[in-house]
Amino acid sequence: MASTTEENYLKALFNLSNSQGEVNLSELAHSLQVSLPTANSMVKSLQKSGWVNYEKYKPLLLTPAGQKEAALIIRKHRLTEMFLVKKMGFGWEEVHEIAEQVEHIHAPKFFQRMDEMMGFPTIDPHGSPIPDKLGRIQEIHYTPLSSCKPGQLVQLTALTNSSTEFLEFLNSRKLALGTELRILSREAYDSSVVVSYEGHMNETLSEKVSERLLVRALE
Amino acid sequence: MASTTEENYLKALFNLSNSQGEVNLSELAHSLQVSLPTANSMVKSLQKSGWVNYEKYKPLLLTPAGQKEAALIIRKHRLTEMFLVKKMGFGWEEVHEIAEQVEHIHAPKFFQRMDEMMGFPTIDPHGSPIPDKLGRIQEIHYTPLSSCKPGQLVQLTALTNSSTEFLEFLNSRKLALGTELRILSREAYDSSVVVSYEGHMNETLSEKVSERLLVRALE
DNA sequence: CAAATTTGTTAGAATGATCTAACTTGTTAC
DNA sequence: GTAACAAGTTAGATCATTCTAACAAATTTG
Ligand SMILES: [Mn+2]
Ligand SMILES: [Mn+2]
Ligand SMILES: [Mn+2]
Ligand SMILES: [Mn+2]
Repeated sequence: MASTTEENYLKALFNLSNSQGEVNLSELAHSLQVSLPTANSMVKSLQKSGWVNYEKYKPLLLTPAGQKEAALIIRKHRLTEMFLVKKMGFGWEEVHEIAEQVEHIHAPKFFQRMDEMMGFPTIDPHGSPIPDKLGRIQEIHYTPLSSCKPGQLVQLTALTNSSTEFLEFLNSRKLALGTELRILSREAYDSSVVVSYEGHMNETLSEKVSERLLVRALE
Repeated sequence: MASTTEENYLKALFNLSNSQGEVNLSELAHSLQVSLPTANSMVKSLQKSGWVNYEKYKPLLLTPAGQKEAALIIRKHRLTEMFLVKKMGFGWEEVHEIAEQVEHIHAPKFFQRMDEMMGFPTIDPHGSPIPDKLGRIQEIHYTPLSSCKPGQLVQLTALTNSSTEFLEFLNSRKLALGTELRILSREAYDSSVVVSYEGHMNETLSEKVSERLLVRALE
């Protein structure tokens, strides 16, 4: 059984993997805030457990077993975040840190009950999909707000970044998942986008913000 | 900050301490299922952190700081158990193992919300008191059923043992906290007690059982 | 009280997770 | 295509947590 440390490595590998499923050691080390040799030695040990394919100087690859293991931890993380928001009244900006700890609890019944109480949700409070019990993830392809056309009506459905600071920024502008946005214009110079939505007639969103907002076209 | 391991040692020391607050190393080692040298070395390290008073060959003593630390972990444990029963529908026999893990989560807001959602309970699902936010425990003195007199009407209010097996035994007899029991007789030979309660006219409880049931006299 | 038993201690080792320093391999930029 | 730089590896150490084996102190028992 994976230790808490190993589980955090698996999760990081999963989240960092590119289209070919590859991860660089430095990205892994940076993401977990450990030194390169630390990450290197842990990767070797994950290989011994059959979760990572590792060859000297080559990019890291999760094995299918490693992918499943990671997805099941991410499942616990996202179920927890949703439970904290839907059943315990937390804000979406408060739940990640707590879920980071709760995800390591070994108690299938606990997460099963959360799931049941919420009616088996498929997305977390930030719009990310919740892997199923077998570790399968439904891939969703949303459009970044930054690549939408003026005039379009869209609905905010997910985020590419869920840092507390970003979520607090969205709170301050009353932007939440489900908010319907009309794209009024786009500034060519700095790629900022002007939108209107309930209670906000002329809100300017910087490129940094609009590329982190994933939307679904409504019209 | 205490590690999970240290927290479990503090909790064990707290729970094992006798009327003078003393604990023997062997009891500690046995209770945590570690060897004597392991417990010995951990106790020395807890002393360095200021949580234990330790002198060679003397019984162990928690310092006031250690007592508070322990009580606050026990608070998280018992709040969690109550939350699992009251808000998530678990049986009292299912919650200890989960709480044993959840108690180590560092997220004051999380336990604060549990507390609020339950209306600030003062006992856990097994009748044990929940320490307050300052680590103070309200001492309650209940009577074991084994020392009650025939004829008495009493109410089951707590347990001295909360093992899954014992709780499942109580479930099988439909005995729960709050159950009112009439003591019909007591067998001098083996100290067993015969009681009646809703749906059970003549239930014989062995000494082993009746000394683990804590009651409050109703008449 | 002395022997037997229980309880506690020390020494020495292993494992997991981490670090810094030094080195090697791979990649990028003239 | 070499020099500079980035990325990855190895060596060697530390700290936490655990163990077994050997020994010492304290307690119980006849
Ligand atoms: Mn999260
Ligand atoms: Mn985590
Ligand atoms: Mn418990
Ligand atoms: Mn615990």
